[in-house]
Amino acid sequence: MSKFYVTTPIYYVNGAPHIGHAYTTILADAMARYHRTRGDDVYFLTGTDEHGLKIQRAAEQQGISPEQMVDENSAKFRELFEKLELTHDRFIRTTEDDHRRTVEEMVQRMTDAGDIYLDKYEGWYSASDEAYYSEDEIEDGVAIASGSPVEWVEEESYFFRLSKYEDRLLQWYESNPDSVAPQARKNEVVSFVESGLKDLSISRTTFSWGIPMPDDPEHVLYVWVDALTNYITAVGAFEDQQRFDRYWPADIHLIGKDILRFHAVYWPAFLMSAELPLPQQVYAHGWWTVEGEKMSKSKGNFIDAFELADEYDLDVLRYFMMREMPLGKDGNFSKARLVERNNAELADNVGNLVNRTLSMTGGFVDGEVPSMPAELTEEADVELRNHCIETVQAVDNAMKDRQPHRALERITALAGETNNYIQTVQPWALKEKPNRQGETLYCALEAIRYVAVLLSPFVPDAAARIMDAMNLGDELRTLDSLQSWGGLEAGTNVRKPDVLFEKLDPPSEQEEDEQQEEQEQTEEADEDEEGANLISFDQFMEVQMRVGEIVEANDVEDADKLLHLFVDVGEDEPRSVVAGIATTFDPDELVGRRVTMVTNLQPAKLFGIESQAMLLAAQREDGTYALAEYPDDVAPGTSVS
RNA sequence: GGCUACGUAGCUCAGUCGGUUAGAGCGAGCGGCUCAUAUCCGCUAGGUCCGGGGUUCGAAUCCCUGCGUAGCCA
Repeated sequence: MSKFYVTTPIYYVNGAPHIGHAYTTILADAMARYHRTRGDDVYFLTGTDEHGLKIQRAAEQQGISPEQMVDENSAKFRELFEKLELTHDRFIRTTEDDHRRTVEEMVQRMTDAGDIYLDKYEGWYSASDEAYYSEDEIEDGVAIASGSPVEWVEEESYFFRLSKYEDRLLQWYESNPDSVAPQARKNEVVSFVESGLKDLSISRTTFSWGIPMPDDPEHVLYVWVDALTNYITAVGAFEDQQRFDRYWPADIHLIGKDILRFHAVYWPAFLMSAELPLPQQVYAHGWWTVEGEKMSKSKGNFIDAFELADEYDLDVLRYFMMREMPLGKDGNFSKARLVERNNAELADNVGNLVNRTLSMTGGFVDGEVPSMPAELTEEADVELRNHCIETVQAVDNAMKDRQPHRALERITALAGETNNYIQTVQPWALKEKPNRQGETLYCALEAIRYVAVLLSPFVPDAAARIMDAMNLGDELRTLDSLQSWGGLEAGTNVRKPDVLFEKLDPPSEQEEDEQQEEQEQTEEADEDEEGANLISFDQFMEVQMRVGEIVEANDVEDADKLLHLFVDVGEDEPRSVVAGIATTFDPDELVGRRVTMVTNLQPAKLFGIESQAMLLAAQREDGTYALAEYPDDVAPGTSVS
């Protein structure tokens, strides 16, 4: 029996869980479940990272102890994972005792290896970012990247001799092609290490909420030695050798791409120093955008994970996340897309297949699984069986390649092939040939068993409902039972399950419009943030400007700032234009002047008068206006650009 | 600015070592079936494989270059 050890990052407990937390952990869950179905000895770890200055500060601000704060916040993650029905074997917390002991031992080993020394850290430090900046990363006393204030700090700190491991790391990447994935991320890591590694500061004296440095409790360990070590704590490092040997090294550390360097550079170096085996693979997955927009704190478009779990069926959510986003790439969380996939791939394809087949089984053969064809002679039967067998292999390959989206693609394709089979053999037209009718139903049912078993790691609830409806014993729910065709036993009583996948309404146009609007607003906000507020050339070209000759000008009754103009912009009729320049110009002095007009603006009504264009003018500091004018040899209607 | 990817149908993407007529799903149009959740099956339309140059008997694929997008670094 092989083993499979999968980890998620431990999540920092300074905020509410969002879609990203849900995604990583669901992904790990699907992998864990897949390997369990395969019969592997699986260990699936997730948890929370609970130390550090930010937590200490936040607790102080709320007037509670850090312990209380992390208890509350960590609980949110545990509740979420429970709500998502995840099957982790342990939810680890960095504040737990066995973790502290493991970290202490880890530091001891690194010290014994001569890799830890005391020195001074100097630099520009931002307390709110918990980060040091170099001279050229700051300006006017603030960090350019984050805008938070920095101060010059000299701090005693323990350092890890990261520089010593440069060559060994490069060698590891080279001789283990899968060590860091996807390939693009690995390139990044390699080029980072090749550019030279500096020793790493691993302790702080500026806060106390953390694991103290053994033998020097003035110092607490800074995040990485503490956090990363959780991966070995959970499998019994230094305490339960047998268990540790069983599960370590991890088969896959699933991480977000933001923490790649810590997992692909620091962590292996720590392990080398402590003389422990290195993980098989560090896999950096991508980010979700939301309706095409990056999620960010400033935009406030974070999707709260609890809301997500409330809004969608768990199976559908899992299916969508894993089907839509190839592992390692970014994906877009779009409601329209989710509905599309749910309706087309789950409801119409899989759901209806199960429904129609079990319905025929109920109606034609009293809900009893007919006997299997003694020998598969019909071409359609043979083909279907072959597809089933091939799909098992293809799914396994896809999972080995870390491509769950391909696995799902293959599984729904098998459901499609089974629909095709039914259409071809037409069991409903075989009333006169009960034998053949039974055979076709058997083949379809057995194919459905393949689909259900293969789907079970991804959509566990719906898959279980199919298998329950087919009255399958545990031994018929394993990948092993799919190795050879024909496991389904004749005579088993089957029934039609309730609707497996509810069809969803696509988002209405109104909803989409609202989303569109929100998007535009956030885009505008982005531009403001960047301060540039630049538009593209294409956007500029959308504005149509022409030279216009003012042919008539009148005051507007009851509006002392407005004038009603008629402007010749080279068309048959002059345009009616309302312009807010009455404080500067008398109507008489305007007639005959050639000015700049925007001619493709949406018409608007002002004081009951339709304005069909806009006149461009600059406002002086004293509030008066100056017109953008042209000499007489520029004809009305001439385009301005 | 340096490095690394990527750019293929309306949309999302596959395309192995350079090898027949560039594919799939969704969407669109047409036809068929009736067991079924208004489902299922079939057919059709839709391509400057980002532009330009080169290598080759042959290029979506390899090389150079330009443009665009993303990521990492400075």
